[in-house]
Amino acid sequence: MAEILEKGYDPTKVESKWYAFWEKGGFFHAEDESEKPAFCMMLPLPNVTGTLHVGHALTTSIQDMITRWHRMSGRNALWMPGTDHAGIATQMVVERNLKLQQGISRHDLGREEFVRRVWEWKKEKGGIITEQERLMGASLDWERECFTLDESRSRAVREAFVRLYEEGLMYRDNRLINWCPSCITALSDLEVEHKEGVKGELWHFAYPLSDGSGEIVVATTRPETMLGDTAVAVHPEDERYRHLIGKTVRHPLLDYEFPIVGDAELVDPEFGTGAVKVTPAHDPNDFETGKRHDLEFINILNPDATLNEHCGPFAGMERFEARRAVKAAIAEKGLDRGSQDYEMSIGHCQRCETVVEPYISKQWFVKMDSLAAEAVKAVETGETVFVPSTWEKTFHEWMRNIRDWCVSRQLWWGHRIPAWYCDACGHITVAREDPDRCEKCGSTDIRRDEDVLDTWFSSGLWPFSTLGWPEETKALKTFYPNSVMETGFDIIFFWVARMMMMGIHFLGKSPFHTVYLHAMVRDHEGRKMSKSLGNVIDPLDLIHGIGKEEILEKRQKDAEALGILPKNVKGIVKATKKLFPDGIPAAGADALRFSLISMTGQGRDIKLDVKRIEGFRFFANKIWNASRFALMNLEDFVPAETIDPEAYSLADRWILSRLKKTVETADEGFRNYHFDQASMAVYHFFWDEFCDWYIELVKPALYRPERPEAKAAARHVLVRVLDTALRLLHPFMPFITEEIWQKLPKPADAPESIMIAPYPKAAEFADVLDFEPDEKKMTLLQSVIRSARNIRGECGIEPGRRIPLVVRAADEDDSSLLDGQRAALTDLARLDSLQIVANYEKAGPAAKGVVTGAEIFIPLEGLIDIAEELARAKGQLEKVEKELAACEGRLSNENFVGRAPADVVEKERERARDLSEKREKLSAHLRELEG
RNA sequence: AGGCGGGUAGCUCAGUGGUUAGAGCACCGGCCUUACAAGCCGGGGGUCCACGGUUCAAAUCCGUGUCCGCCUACCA
Repeated sequence: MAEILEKGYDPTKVESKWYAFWEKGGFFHAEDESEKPAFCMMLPLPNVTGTLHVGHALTTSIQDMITRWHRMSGRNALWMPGTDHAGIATQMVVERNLKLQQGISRHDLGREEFVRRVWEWKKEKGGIITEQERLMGASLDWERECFTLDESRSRAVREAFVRLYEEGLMYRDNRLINWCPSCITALSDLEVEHKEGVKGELWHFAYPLSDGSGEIVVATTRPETMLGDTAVAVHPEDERYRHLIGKTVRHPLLDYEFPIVGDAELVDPEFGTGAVKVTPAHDPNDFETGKRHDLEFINILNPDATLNEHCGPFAGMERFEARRAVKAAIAEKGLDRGSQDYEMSIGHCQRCETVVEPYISKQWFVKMDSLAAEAVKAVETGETVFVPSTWEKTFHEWMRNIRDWCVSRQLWWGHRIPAWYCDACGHITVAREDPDRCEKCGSTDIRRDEDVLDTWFSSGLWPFSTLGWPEETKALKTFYPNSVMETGFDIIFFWVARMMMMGIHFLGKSPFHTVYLHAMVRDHEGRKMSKSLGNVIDPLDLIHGIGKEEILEKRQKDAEALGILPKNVKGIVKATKKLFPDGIPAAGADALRFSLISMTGQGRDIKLDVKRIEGFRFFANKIWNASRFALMNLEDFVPAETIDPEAYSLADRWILSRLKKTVETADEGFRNYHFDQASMAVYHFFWDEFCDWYIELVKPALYRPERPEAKAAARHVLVRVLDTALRLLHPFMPFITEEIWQKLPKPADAPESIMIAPYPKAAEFADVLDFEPDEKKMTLLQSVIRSARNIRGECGIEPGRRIPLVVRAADEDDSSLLDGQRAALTDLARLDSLQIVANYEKAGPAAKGVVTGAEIFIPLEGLIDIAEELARAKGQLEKVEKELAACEGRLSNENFVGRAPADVVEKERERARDLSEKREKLSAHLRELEG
């Protein structure tokens, strides 16, 4: 006995209900460590940094969808949550808050207290993530995961560090690195964002030669660095300067001399004056030059980028202030040689946007060449493939040019570097367990490295550190490597590449077979979602909806919690008000998922428009209502084992044939990671074919059947199509499909949940293989109905008014076909009389429609104005004539007829015949109307 | 500087050689027709960035240019 769905679909109610059921039923916790799953992926849960946005919802949706598809397709499939540590962003938020609310820095608090506060902050934020994950269909006890992983994860990090050190791949060196003076830490190359087109000036000034014989003019965009200059370089073959090589110049502000050197590598004689000031301690090129010429390295900066004691009178100045001061001092000495506007790119800290400085300091590095080579090999051999494959090129590009990775950070929150320094002998002890003495000289006077590791170092271990590595755990054996890694392409280098390098290095296998990279979710203007722009959309707001007042309040609170400056908070609120003047309507998790997935086909950006999600919210509603219709008509329905194919109507056969094709398309879409195609195929099948045509066509058979078998067959097909469609839709819209599917009449041995019901496959449709010709028959029926509706619409006949219709079919078969569809024609075109004739003896003027295979007539009497009909028919004739002309043009082209494939030519001929027939009929019709 | 992606309806995007280029939203006209007005029926709207080439046939393939976006990069 079918249970009827209630009127009005409420996603919130449905979604929370089924989430609870799945969790209780243990459907999410299928991890069986004894058996290697056919498909497995791990879900990286977002770090708790507050950067919660639709991108996370996209990742979760895709991941959950893929897993559901696999599982329904009979594969043992699962995905597991795995959290990583929050990195630099977390502590920056805490640090900003400290500064803003208490006016203190982390250094005022001390390491221990600061770390404690970061931890507190993380705990507080945990709840948000949990709810989001749940609604996207995820499964986990997030907090349990987050707070128990710390110890084991740390162990893995330490093991990895020590091994790399022992293998000589982890080393410590004094080098020029990227330094953020605001975060007061080193950064890796990837953490520096180069902003292009920054306006600046190229400033020229002169160094006087020591012997007083003249001067040499150099150019710079960073005047203050001249305080650390230790050479001037010229091209060795440059006639202008060759004679100066070997001479010295005198520093005009600080009292020292340095040489003029010849360096073909550094100097481009065409650029500027052809002479380059060399600041080995503050410029990467100059650093190399300094090493080549054995120059002095003078560090002029303190860690906070104020000038240090090497700068004489400028000591203590802030760097940009010093820039002005240096220029003024040089001008005063009469050495200023003017400047020109200059555009350049300047490196900024990815997190705080401060201009980074090249800075000499001692840091830990990971040697990349061998690790990178292995990862490249994995991709070349196909051990790991990228989807879409275009990313492989990008991946290789980066891997080939990779430089050693600076992994130490002068921060406090993170995995601390396991290295101890001995002051007595200078030896470095790197160990798995905390040592109490120097391993070389035995001195107990050792101190641990203060620094922590780059977040991405531990993240790079994620695919196996979450599984218990370095222990040979069962989980590790079972679940490593994963099937698919699903993430955004923005972290392909940060994360994906590093996971691959680390995984291959430590476990000998790439951590996943497939890397599926999805597009980035951006706002409706295509901007990156960013808290400082106020355009971040919280997926929960899309799911539950949010009022216009609430959203402003929420944004303000969020911004404040993140330590954003008050004036910027104001801007965020303003932007929010403009973007969401009416708040956001509730769409439900199903609609959100469906829209995100349907947009995955887009190249690199998904411009998220709330309007689009609303469209899919309507789709969910459509599913609900269509199901309501079906269930209302399935009372007392007992699923029959078999149905006599003779009992099927044209509509039945047609919809089954269409359904079969949709199943094939969906299957293909899933296999090829074309989720947009799969989802849209089902969408159009459901709405355009099932709802708009089949349901309308089946009504006569249900309400006033001519034969009982027809009704039985119709109900059988109705339930079959709906059941199949729901299973097709389930990976895209898990909640609503479960709710409806549960109420469907099913055999007693049906699975407990749709999520373990089989995913539809073409083999289910062996019985409808020969239904395909019915699609063509259906096309005739549809075009007759459309044509009648078109005439009604264009001639302004009220939809409620029933009209007479005469149809003249092209041949006997079509005629009897249409005769068998009287009920459908009468209902869908709203007729009061229907004549199907071989020859129409008109009693008076009639409106006429011409379709392939039939002519239809609506007697004008009292319905249509002759002038209107004349205009309408003329328009149609024009269209047909235009097409015919193009068609005949092609056919009269010898080259086309001679060279195009025979079937294409034949098609064209057929079309020409059809069109000229139409033209004849329409012209005759016009003549009649006119005459 | 190099690499990559894109330019299709008012907006957001599908469409990798073959009828008349599609969808959603927006728009216009008409309907509360017993699943659904969160809906139904009908309609208007495009020089597929530009130019050139290949081809019987180009939005689609090739070349050049142009605009936009992203990524990578040590030009003072």
